[in-house]
Amino acid sequence: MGLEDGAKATAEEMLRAIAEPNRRAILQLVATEEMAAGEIAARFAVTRPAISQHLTVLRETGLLSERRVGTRRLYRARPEGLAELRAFLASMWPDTLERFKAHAEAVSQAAPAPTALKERASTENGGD
Amino acid sequence: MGLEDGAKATAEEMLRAIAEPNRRAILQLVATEEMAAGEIAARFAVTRPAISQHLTVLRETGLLSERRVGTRRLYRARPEGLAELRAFLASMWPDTLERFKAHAEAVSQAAPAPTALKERASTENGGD
DNA sequence: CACTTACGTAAGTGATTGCTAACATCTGAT
DNA sequence: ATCAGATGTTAGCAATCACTTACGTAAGTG
Repeated sequence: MGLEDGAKATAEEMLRAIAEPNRRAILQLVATEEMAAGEIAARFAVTRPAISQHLTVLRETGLLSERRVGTRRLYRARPEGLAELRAFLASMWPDTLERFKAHAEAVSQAAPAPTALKERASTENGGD
Repeated sequence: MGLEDGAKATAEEMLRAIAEPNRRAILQLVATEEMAAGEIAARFAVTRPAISQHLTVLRETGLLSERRVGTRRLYRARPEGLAELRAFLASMWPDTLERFKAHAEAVSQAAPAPTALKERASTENGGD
């Protein structure tokens, strides 16, 4: 109805996918080892079809890979998808923290020591 | 309603917040400098109340900070919230995935795993 | 072939979401 | 106090979501 989205929104689908608690739990469950759909569903309170739909969502967003063996379908987290997601977040906010610190320095030069800039390692982790 | 710098928002709320395209756009808009609510709304196709609600969501999740001056409310992205979100993602998927990826590439030929990766042999599988 | 196992798919439902329009609140100036 | 500007808040609605039940599909076994 409104304007068009413009973005194909692969990143958006990923974000919406991991915004679901059950889907995040699934991702963690198959993070290091592949697991059959039924076995995954057995560890949740919801029914198997619900898990199946979650698996479909995760697979279509590239966060999960599927492998068929016999009548089973083995799922496993796809590191590439997760890396893509983190890359998107990193590109969205390149170094906002650093810029904020620079800005804070600029406006706080009213009272504190004017001795250059001081290290501010007490903030939250700045890694990654 | 008291609202100070108290990030009591869960990671899920943050994820759901940034899953919204308009909210992500707002975050990018006020990433480096603060902006009034009306001015933010003026850059979107939706109405001001809609933007106001988005601002409330972002503020309550700790992704945005508010500052009142006169009749205006100036918003700005909160780097601490963004860092918290990225820290959550990092903790959710440790480097295990990257190591697994490298491992998968290594064994994609034929070489067996140097480390025992098979431990959870719940259902029988033709370990081929 | 029938029968079972394992899984996806379709249809329907209650809850949530994002939006708009109208109303309320707060601030500063006349 | 009265007015005007800027913003938050409420009520209501269409769309989406996550879930369940029932059915369909595919692979293995007798």
